[in-house]
Amino acid sequence: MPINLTKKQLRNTGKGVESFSSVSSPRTNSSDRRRPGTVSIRDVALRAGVSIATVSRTVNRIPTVNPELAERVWKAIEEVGYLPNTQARALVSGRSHMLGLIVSEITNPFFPELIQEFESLAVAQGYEVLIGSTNYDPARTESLMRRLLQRNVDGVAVMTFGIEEDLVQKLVEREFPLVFVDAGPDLPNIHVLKVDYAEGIRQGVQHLAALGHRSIAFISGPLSQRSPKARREAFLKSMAELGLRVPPEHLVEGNHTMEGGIVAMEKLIALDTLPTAVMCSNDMTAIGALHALFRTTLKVPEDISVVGFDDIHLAQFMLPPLTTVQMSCKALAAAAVEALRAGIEPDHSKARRKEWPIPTRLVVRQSTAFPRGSLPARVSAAPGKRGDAD
Amino acid sequence: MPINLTKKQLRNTGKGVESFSSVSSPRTNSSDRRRPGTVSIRDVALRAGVSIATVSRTVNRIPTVNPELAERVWKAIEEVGYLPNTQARALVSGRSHMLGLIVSEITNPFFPELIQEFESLAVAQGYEVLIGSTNYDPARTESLMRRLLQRNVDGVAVMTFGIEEDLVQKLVEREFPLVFVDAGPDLPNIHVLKVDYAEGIRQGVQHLAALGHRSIAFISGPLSQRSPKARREAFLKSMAELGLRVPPEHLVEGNHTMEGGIVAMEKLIALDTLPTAVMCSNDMTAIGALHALFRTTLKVPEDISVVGFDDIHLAQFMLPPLTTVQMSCKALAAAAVEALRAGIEPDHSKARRKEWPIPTRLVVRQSTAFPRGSLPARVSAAPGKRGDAD
DNA sequence: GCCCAGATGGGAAACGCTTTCTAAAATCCG
DNA sequence: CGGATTTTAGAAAGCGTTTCCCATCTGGGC
Repeated sequence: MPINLTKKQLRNTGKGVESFSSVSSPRTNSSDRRRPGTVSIRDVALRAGVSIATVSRTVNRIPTVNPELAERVWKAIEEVGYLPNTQARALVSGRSHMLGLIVSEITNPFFPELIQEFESLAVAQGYEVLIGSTNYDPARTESLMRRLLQRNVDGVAVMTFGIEEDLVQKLVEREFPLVFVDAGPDLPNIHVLKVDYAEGIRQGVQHLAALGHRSIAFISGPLSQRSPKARREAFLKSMAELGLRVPPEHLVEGNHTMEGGIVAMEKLIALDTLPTAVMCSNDMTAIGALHALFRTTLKVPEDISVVGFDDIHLAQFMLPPLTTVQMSCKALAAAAVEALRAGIEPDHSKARRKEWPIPTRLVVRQSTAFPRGSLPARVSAAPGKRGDAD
Repeated sequence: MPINLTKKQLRNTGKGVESFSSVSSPRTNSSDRRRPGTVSIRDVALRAGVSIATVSRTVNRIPTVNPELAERVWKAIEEVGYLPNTQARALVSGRSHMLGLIVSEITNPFFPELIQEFESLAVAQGYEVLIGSTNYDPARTESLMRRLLQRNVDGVAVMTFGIEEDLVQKLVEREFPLVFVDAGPDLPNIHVLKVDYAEGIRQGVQHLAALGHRSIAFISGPLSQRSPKARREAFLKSMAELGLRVPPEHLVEGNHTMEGGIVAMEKLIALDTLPTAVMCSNDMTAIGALHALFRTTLKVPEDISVVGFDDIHLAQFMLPPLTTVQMSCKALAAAAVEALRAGIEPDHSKARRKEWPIPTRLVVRQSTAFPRGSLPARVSAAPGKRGDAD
């Protein structure tokens, strides 16, 4: 064992390690087929004249190392430019410190905002994030999930809908930490972010009603998915609470994209009884609706009010600035990261919580106003040409 | 060493393993602190009654395995639900099959489009992507780079600007595959995507000039960065070619965000000599400019023409649809992935190329038109109140 | 002076895989 | 039919860490 000997010798030189300071290149180490320039814990150990165990302990700040020794090790680390290899760490510790984040559509501006929040929180906790966009394709979701598992992520936040049940089943058996939005099986280590659609949407409906609107349409998202359905339900419930009728032609299905919003709005415009206000299942839809309206002679908000959902950054820059229901992506991201940590780190404080409420609230901007022909205080009873549909 | 013995025994059971086939749960294996439900190559080997080496060879499709045996192994893999552990693979092979992608701002819609392209190409080649957004902060860039290195990514595409030179230097020593946009050191394994700003921007300027514009302003990006500077240079050059003067007050600096575009446009609006057309360094800036104009009585394109750069998806949905210079993010992503592969996979075909041209071209939509008071065929000499400033 | 704790650091196993080396079986050839 | 050659599969050596266990050293109490 010549290496061993060398090490012993090195150690016995004690403090005389400085004599090696002139050795500038760390690549003069043992191994063969390693990528050149890679520095391993062994190089540090050699340089500092200690064992790799000590280096490891120093790096992980385990208190049983002599401070003096530790300092020598840190110096050596600095000198050789050592970066611990995360893969090896993951292999031995069983934890990769990577989280998966699955979103439905990265090109929908809501998600980059969410991703950014999620990522910065995760990084602050020492996690890396693997991002996947499913584009609403269940097959993609599944292959994505498989890839994430193979990469040994410590947990996955599924910020989308329509995941295969049996895949979940498999993961559940492993007690694999998962986070869903809106709904998920009630099983150990499955956390659910419960978005309070009802509250925000009720605020929206009541805001419109208070302005004098009675005929309010709703452009939904793809109804094959849970969250869009939940949003529509919330709308219908709020309308019913106020005793407002929603004729079926005022419920049109979009697809949460701008194009979908345009098409849906055009359908509404073509109706005989144009609603005086439109609520949309998300902001992109609302933006599409604004565009469709802009191409006609109808003015927003004078002729028709529009309300969005999400409160993406873009919303406030619309013309007019969009009144919308805010679903804080900060809150969403924070809850997701916390929930995953709870599942991953055994002694994490909030480990027992299973459901995480996400509040929503209306943000009033300038895309909503009194319907034409009615004023707020003095309710002029005369219905305009597209007045009260009740 | 009782543990050691146990292991040896397990291994020595050798071929007599078929007797274990009835053991249905894969979690009855040796290890202690492994996450429950994790299946390793050893479980497959036990199940199939072969050595782990054979399983490995089967999985990697190495042709020296007896087809009959291979089939048995595949069956066992299926039965126990084996997924190779990527970390372990990476550790031994030295290649992680992960790529880093650094963008400047994930909330700028151009980048999600780019990310999506990049990711799908990378995945098709068997790579995972780690995404990082720098938000124009060099410190963030550096820590991001460090994180990526620690994760052992096989290469990084830096689709942003302002990376620390000395960090690059360190990587270059390792012959670490890197891709930059516009400019980068001419060193082995550093690839550069050369965007042909000149062509697209010239087309834009000539389009405006052909319509009769003589007074064209330019809203740039942050001039501390290379790419925005390059775009501005290209604009100035194209103007000079046509003999058109650009007064300094017609060159205003934005920051590649919508807010920046609004502020910049407001500066232009406040001028005595309003330009008849504005070119913008990117689409978000142009969108901001449109918004600023919309708040005034000025009409686009009747009173002022606006041209963007990037051709993000949103551009065609603007009101009016935005005339813009297209920089194909498909081309950008494809070149980046190819370049990285060239640096990573020794026998990759295009390994020798160092610079990758990215074409740009004008896409004419409806935000550009004749300047007020001038018509294309019959040039009415009478200048309007904000006519030709030349 | 001796024995026993209590620190503290090193040796070595283990994580799951790839790959080389080696040995056994199968094939060929004279 | 025996020896040489070719398949083919297993054993084992890592990859870069962490961590358990044990050895050494120090100091204190008798």
